[in-house]
Amino acid sequence: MNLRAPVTLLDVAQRAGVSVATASRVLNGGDRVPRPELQERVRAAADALGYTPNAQAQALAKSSTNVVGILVHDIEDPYFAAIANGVMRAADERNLLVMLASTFRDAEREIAYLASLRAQRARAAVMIGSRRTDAESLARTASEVGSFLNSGAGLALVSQSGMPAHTIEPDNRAGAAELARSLAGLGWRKFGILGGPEALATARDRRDGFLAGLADSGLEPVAVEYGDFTRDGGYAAAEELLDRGADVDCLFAVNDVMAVGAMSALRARGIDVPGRLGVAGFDDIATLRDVWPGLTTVRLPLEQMGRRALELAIEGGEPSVETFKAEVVLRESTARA
Amino acid sequence: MNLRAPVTLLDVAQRAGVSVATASRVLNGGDRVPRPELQERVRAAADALGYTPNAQAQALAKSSTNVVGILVHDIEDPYFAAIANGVMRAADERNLLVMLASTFRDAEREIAYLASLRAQRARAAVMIGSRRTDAESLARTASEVGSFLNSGAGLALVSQSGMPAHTIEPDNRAGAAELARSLAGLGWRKFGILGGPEALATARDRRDGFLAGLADSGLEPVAVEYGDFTRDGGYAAAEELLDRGADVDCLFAVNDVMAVGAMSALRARGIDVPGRLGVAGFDDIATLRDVWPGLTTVRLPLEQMGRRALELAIEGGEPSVETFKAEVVLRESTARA
DNA sequence: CGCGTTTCGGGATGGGCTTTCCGATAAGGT
DNA sequence: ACCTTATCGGAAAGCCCATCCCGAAACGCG
Repeated sequence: MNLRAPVTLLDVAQRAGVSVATASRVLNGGDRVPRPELQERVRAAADALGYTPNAQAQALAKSSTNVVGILVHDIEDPYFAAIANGVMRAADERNLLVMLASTFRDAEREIAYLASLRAQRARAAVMIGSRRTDAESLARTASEVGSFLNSGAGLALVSQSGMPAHTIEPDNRAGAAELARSLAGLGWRKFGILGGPEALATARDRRDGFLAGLADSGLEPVAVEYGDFTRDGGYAAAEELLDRGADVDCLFAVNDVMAVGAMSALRARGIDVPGRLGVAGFDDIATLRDVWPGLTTVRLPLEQMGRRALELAIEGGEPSVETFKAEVVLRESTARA
Repeated sequence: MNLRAPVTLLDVAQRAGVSVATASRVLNGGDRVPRPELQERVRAAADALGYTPNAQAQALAKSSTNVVGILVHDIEDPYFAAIANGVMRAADERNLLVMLASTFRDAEREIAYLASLRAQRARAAVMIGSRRTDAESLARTASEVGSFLNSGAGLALVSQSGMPAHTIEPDNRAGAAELARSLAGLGWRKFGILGGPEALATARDRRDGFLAGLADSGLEPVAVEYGDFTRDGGYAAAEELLDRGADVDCLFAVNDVMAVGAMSALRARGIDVPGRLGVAGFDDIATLRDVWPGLTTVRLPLEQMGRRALELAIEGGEPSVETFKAEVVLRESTARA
């Protein structure tokens, strides 16, 4: 109502005829609660004046905030969006404010952002996304992670290990292995694998798990092709593999978006799925539930993982590792005639 | 390195043998720059100690922050993710930190969150998503918006009007009208419309635009069915419409996710698209690029819109309205045999 | 060589709030 | 009725930093 008048606690206190101490006690409901009558007066004054506490000042005074950070590679990627959503829901329940940043897969940005969070005295942070195994940036990240934890803030990582912080790990190997066995059980035999960047642990684990699952069934892949961890990466890898004339009957892409890209590549060439080629992915992204044929995949409880990550990050304590089970979901894209 | 030692600017100053004033001047590069030698010393001291400025204190001291807020209905919805992404990129370029919240379509949450941003003394905020026309919550939101602006922060709205703030408005009516004419041009005649909640301006505008476009072609819709603005809403509305036995040959859903839901409903009933029924959506969500048949839709420059929203929000100034043109994209889902 | 002027470092203040510590008052005990 | 305890409000000391302002030193010029 009043133009640009920063109402302070002092204003409220004066209007209510009490000291700032009392006003503060009333409004933040802290340790000691003043007499009801005073509470009344203070509260009345507060909203008569339209008082809004200055969160910065509060944070400074009690040297702690209610801000938590989330780092994702790319918020447009539904995989990250799903996990971030879980984190945000959990944060909302705890009345925490969320700072979110897309690192655009840039390690420098990631580090810089973590530093910003430290500067903000964030209470905790959740880092989502597969760690690249580039030794140098790994070391620098580890260092910043160290500083972050040292500052007293909590930290949890999703899908990345090797850092001295809480870790949420989807069971990529087991899930992929299970998928391989399921597909073999359906009768598929000649597998092509569309792998992600070798530097991404997640991509590697899923590939390795799949290989292990195939081995369990006495099989080995006909071809392996690598591409970006994205839709376009999947598209390109599938084309590449086809161009090489690989004799495959089923494709496994290490994540859903790649799988969907691959399906588009196949469609562009008039290759029927699953008639001539089966396709499977990993993650069970909700947004892709409606692609046709329905994508066989491995379901991860993404939102759950996000929730849990926040919990762990806030709790603090000794670094722990929690593994989330993955579950094979068979759909039309690998149905046998 | 040192455990839990909050190193302050004073520490740095002392170690460097200068005053805090000097240290501050060196480290934030402000107006006056101290002599090179001192700069050297200060900087050395700073990173020897692993100094991180306390953003809260800085904010308090200069009473301004580098935090901006984003409010979306649901970050998992790729529509919001795309716009938010644009905002975040623009923020990143300006070295601004982003606080993001999903309101889960709850007006109360939205208001509360806006208040939090105010408490944080956020420099600006971007609200994304269609305003509901419920008079009461509208009024309360307007009030909070007023307070927010009054606090000196900038604000921009995407896809919502009626607030005294900068507004980014996709040209829903024109786009939908154009789509209707295009579809009519292709030979479709008996249209069914899958509308969103009547309270959502965006949904209404698109429906009305489509109606207008049809009228231009001397047509009117055979049936109109309403559902949630979500995938499931589209699915349900399509089923409903079909159950009513409406004699349609083409479905227009007021957004892509609804359209995709509708396509799934059709598929479940063995209705061929576009053989027996054409389907069109709105937004041109990137993640849905790979659904098959490719979805005819109206493209919105979502990332652009997000970017621009942030710019406007930061610039401040008199409320303005910017309209972004929408562009019809014809794909296989409405191809005529 | 003296004066005015500019440059530059430091002391001190303030920004808004929380919290410790004190003193005062009311309640309780004998 | 007096002393002990608990109760409760207020004054003030921070929290960490930016910045205003002052004084001193360096510089320029006549």
